[in-house]
Amino acid sequence: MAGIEEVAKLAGVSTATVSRALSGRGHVSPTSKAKVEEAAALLGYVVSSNASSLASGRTRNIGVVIPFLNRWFFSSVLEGAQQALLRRGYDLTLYNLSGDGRERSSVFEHFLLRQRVDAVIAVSLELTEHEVQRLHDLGKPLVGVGGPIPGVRTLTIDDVGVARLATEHLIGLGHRRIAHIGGDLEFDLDFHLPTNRRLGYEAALREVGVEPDPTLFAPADFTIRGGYHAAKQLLGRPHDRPTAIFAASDEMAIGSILAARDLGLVVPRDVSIIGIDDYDLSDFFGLSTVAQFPRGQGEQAVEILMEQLEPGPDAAPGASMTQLPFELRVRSSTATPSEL
Amino acid sequence: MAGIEEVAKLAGVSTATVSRALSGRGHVSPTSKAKVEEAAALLGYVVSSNASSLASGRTRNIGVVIPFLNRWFFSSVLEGAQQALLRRGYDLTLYNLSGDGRERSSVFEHFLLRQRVDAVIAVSLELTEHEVQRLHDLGKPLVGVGGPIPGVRTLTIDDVGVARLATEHLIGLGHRRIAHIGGDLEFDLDFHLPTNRRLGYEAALREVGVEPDPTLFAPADFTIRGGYHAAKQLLGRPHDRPTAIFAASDEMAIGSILAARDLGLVVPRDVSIIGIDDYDLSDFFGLSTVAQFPRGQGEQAVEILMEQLEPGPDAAPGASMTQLPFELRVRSSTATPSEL
DNA sequence: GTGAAAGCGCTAACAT
DNA sequence: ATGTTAGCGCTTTCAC
Repeated sequence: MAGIEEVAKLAGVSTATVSRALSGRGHVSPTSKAKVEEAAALLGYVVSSNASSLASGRTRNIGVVIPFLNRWFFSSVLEGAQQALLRRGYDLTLYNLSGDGRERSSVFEHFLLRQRVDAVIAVSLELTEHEVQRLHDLGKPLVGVGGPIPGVRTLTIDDVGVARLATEHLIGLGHRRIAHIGGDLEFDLDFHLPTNRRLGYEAALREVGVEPDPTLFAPADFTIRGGYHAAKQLLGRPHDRPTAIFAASDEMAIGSILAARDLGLVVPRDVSIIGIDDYDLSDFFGLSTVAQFPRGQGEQAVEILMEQLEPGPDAAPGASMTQLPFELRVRSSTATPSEL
Repeated sequence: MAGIEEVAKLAGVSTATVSRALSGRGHVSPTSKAKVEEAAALLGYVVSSNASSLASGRTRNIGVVIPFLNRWFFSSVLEGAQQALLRRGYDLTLYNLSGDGRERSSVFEHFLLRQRVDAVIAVSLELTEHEVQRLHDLGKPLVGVGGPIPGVRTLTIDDVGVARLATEHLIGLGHRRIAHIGGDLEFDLDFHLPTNRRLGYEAALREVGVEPDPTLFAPADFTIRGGYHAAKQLLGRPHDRPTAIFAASDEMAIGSILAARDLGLVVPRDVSIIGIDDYDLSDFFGLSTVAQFPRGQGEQAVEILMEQLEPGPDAAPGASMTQLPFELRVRSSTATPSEL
């Protein structure tokens, strides 16, 4: 490995100039800059991130703490963040907390404190005050995606609004007996999304004078399998079968489509189904849904951090809670109820 | 942030002893060790990874280069590697190459060279000789998962054997007209798995005197959607419909199940279907499959690297190509053909 | 077993 | 715009 000194010698300048030319900080004449770049390329020189970090206090590395890797939302956020970081020359260090609680505490008590990251992105994680404090004390910016973290800038869709939109779509088609498959309590612990989506659903119903029927609510775990079982219960009842199901995620909605098929029901003739996400398979199943854009959320989280780490001239302050885009996508799983 | 000096002062020893006590390298009396640990805990001291890396040349960080994040196999490998690393106090820096080719070259020409990682795990990536050479020159150990990299220790299942086993299961049930959904050419570029699985399928057929029928092969892209379309072609033919399908992945097999249903065929009465992987939804769909264990592959990759980075007393050399476990799991998607 | 001190390879004052 | 130089916070000889 060539060092900065060799580059300096070859370029005929001092190490300071090499550092400045390569990092873009401080003024360097175009001539020396060109010479330095040529010398660096010739020698295959790459700054040692450790030496640079130690001297400058900046690591050009962002930590991402995330509870799952194998779920669409999470891997999409991660992908978006990774791509945005790579573009800016940043590394991404991953902390996946899918194991037990010990992992979580060791990450916060140990890993994040060893000065390896400049900032942290927490995905769908409700951090404790203590955890937030630790990072704050270190002066590490923190941004959340998908979960409200008190006192921290967080990116999240308007779950109430999204759910309301989905439900209103069904109502607009003429449905009134609309069931809801939401999250079970366990899921509500770490991010209140299930509760919020249920609230949006209920609000939309009340707006048209329908009192939400608690027997039309079924909890599940956000998977296809969970949605399948929940929908079987909802659709299997001999009387008063709902004419539509609003599932809080596309995976549960797809489970519902499969359950309907197994019960001999035709979607959307016998039952309309809508979800939230627009994930991989939604289009394949013709599922109507409200799309959200987790890749973009990951990218945006990076942009927010970059503004704080490397403030540009156009430093906009930014609210502490940003609303993200979502979009109704009507496909073939929703239609007017056939009784009408 | 407390520094090593403060810990030394509080413990009444020198910084050298603190370093030795905390890192476990070199001999320290139990007494001083205890004192150091107590002082460190009291001050909330955590070694600065940059200073430590710069001085020692070790980063305690592993780079993982991976082409996808949103697919079962890849996220599982990543999860396994992450967990194994966390346990050992290592960080994991992620390089996801899902974007275009520019990302790939910048990762290899830049990111991996800045001394941020001690070693690299390459998942399902066929590295060029040049890329391997770069890492080798830096003295960075490299291990592959899921793709054969010339000259590099690689973990991979015996794709030929797995495919043979799946096919033999169908043959054992009495099937002879067995179709195969494999990878298309594009997929074969980066890892020869599709070709190998096809070879295993053909070998199993020939063993019982059946010449593989090229019209019973359909290429797809390893997704549910792709498997669905491929299976429709295979099962839609009016004459000589295959009595069984062997898909090179569970996702394609599940697509086949859905296609069969849409054609009015009952699985396994009218057609048996088997896949490879045993992924998330396979059990839900009652899919017979040959399970592989990507989490374990990620963990094992870490173990191999650890042996090289921190050789223990029981340093086993290890072959340059390790065979991994796989296992037939018979569920309800395979049965004897009904003609018999 | 322990301490003193010389770096690890850069960056950022400060000086010019 | 560029050079000089003192650290960044730790690890590791080397000497005791």
